Amino acid sequence: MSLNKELDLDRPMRDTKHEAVLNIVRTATMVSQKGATLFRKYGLTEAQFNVLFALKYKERHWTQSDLGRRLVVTRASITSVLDKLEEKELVKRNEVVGNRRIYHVDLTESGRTLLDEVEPLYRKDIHHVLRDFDDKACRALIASLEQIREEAEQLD
Amino acid sequence: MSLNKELDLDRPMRDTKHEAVLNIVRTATMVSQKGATLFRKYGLTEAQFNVLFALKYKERHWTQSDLGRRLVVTRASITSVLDKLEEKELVKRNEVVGNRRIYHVDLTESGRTLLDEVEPLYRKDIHHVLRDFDDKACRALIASLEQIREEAEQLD
DNA sequence: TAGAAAATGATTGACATCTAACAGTAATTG
DNA sequence: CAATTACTGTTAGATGTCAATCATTTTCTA
Repeated sequence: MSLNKELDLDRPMRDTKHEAVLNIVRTATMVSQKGATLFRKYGLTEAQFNVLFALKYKERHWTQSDLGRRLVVTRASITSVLDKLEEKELVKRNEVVGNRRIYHVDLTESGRTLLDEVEPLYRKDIHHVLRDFDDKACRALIASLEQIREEAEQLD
Repeated sequence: MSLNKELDLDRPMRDTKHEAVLNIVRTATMVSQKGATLFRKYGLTEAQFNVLFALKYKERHWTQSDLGRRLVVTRASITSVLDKLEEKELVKRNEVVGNRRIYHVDLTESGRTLLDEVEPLYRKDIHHVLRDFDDKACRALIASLEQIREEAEQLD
């Protein structure tokens, strides 16, 4: 549905670029919320799932800062997310010999088990959401969004 | 930049649809953050700006629930955002005769003045971010995102 | 039409994330 | 090698979100 209808605006938006930006944000919010609903069934927040997911596919050691960079979250947030995940024994902070500032973070057995359960459902949702988009259409969308990020980067 | 590079992934993603979803979320996050940086210069959060903006363009009375619907935020969130805005005397909750449950929310003079100052800068940023997109390209992007929301709606 | 049930509007409390400031550690540099 | 600078992770305080709850209004029904 168009945003004008969806938001039941008193006047339609006249700024197409503004409308595009709002569409991006609103779509992301919606997709995130749907994800969060799925994750909650397994006792996970979106942030917690993202951490587990990232850890599953890494092929070298990752520190908390690495996680923050990959997930676009501040280090402060990573700390608290990892605290929760460690409470539930889904991940483990491992001390690193030779550098006492950092930890290497890894999935535990049960962390991997839980993720293996949730991930297929997550992927199923994603494929449903984009079922009308073939590979070419996906790539076109991705290219547009990359271009937008490129321009956004220059702000400030 | 592609997400694969941007995230410095150990392995490139092989799931184009997944990549598309991550691109949407990441682009939205980035655009929001850029907005937040601007708003903070004027002592506003993103949520607070959005409320002021919505109130400026309404043409009839809006309750807090109306605001929530338009901004896609829960009523609970609106309460605390309005509390902050009222503290700063940028908006006012007006009691409604005949229905003691609801308030009509309006900009104050200084609320309007502040918004009139910030809004042009906000629009300038948006137009910069989408400067490579002509009207047709914007509409194509919007159409794609609408389609995605349509499918996402069916989840749950 | 009175009374109960359902629906609606807003708030509260628990929790998650952010920014900023901090403490500890490592790297750089003169 | 001492002093400075940069980096990592944590904490504190503010804000925003959701689930549950309270208060009021509307709808239903006997």
